[in-house]
Amino acid sequence: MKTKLSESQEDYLKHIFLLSEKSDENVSANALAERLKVKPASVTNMLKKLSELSLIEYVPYKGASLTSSGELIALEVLRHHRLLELYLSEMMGYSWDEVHEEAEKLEHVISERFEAKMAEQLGHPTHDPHGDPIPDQNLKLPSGPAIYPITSLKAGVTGAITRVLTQDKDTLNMLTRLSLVMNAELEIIAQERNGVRIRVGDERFLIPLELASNICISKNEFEKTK
Amino acid sequence: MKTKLSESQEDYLKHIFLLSEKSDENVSANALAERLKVKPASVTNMLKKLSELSLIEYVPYKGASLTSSGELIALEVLRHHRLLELYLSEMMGYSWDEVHEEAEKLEHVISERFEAKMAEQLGHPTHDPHGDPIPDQNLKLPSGPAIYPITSLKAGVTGAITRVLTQDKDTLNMLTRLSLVMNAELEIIAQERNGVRIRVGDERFLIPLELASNICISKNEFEKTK
DNA sequence: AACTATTTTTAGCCTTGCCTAAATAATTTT
DNA sequence: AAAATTATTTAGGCAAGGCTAAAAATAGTT
Ligand SMILES: [Mn+2]
Ligand SMILES: [Mn+2]
Ligand SMILES: [Mn+2]
Ligand SMILES: [Mn+2]
Repeated sequence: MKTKLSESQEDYLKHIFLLSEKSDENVSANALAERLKVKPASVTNMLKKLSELSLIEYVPYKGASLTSSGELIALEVLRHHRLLELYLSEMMGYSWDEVHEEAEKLEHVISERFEAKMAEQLGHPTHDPHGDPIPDQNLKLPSGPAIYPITSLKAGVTGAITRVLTQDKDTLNMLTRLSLVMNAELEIIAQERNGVRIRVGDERFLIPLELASNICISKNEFEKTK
Repeated sequence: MKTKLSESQEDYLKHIFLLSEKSDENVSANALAERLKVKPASVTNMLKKLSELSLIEYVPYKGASLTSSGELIALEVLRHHRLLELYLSEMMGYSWDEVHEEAEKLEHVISERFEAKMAEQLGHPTHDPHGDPIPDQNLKLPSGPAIYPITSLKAGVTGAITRVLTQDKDTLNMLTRLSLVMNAELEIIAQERNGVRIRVGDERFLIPLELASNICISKNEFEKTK
């Protein structure tokens, strides 16, 4: 790994990693194009270059996957991103719907010194403001307690929100208004065709399916032992 | 001022500003090329573009100067840079020889929100770790007490270091080793052909001319009233 | 005033990362 | 299995921001 990568290259690797995490299969040019807001032809171009650099394995028409050195770079960028999000949130008074945008640009620009200083000041945290895991200094992802999207849980289950799988500003803002914030306690009232009915404090909501699938909780103790 | 400028464009404007500050004349292509570590031909190219955008006034063979809108952008970048330097120094434990490099990249990337948060946390400071003035929210440069390069002062004058006109890492590190840091008290012992002889605490140094011309002090009270 | 040396500009090229349009491969439907 | 649809790649271009080499303007010297 000789020369520093461009911002674009880093973003390609990061998003290949994130897409691989979800689907487990090779990442398609189309999926990447959509994520990166770029045309598929541009993706093909870049995949060839990254493949040339041995950062991905790329078989034309079959999609791409990270090599181990590509994965390290993706994890490094991810560590920057998530540390930045938490730093902005904890040390600079940003709310969780504001951090992503700023971190998206800063992640490519900060030094290793800056990364280390943030980690130190934050007490080497394991999760960002959305509950996303932060790779440690050795780029190992932390293994936390099991978490479940609320779409997958039975009525009666209670737990605290520990991860939200969206970075969309307006969605996050909406969740805040509904008190659906990190660590908020909620109860599954019922799974229905149009969504998940839940209780948060005294309030009840019917969360549309697509949104609900992005909200994850860790189940409460007495539930777990059952 | 429609669309956001590129990092390069911002750096050109910033350095045109800084060079204008020193010499008062139009900034030459050569001087800019040297500053920006770029060939003069590249500078000519960019000057034409910036001129097209009405950010500079450019007469071929005569150099360039900022228009008022160009100057505003330069001051904005400068504010970012100097706030960042101070933030890194005060809040993140960087030393004054480390801040410049990091700020150089971050200055183009942070949001106005980030700028405002830094200013707030730092108590709306007026000077960065090298004593360089920080433009305020309205991009006005603060007017401080008079400062003098130690090359311009008579023997016997004492004062505190209030500005250092270099960003060179190794030079700054050297100054630190000599206790020639911000606010350090020093006395001019003599102006000599090879430099300025000074006293700092119990120590005496002969500071080479070129270095000495970058060290500025504000004279002590009893000197001023004399 | 004529040379000489230095600056600056012009012209042409390169790389990066994106685009569109057209061609080709893969997948799905009938 | 053929046809139709969708996904992907190829080919050709474009804008930014560098570069080199050559031409032209300016400044300095005799
Ligand atoms: Mn990014
Ligand atoms: Mn996040
Ligand atoms: Mn810069
Ligand atoms: Mn400074």
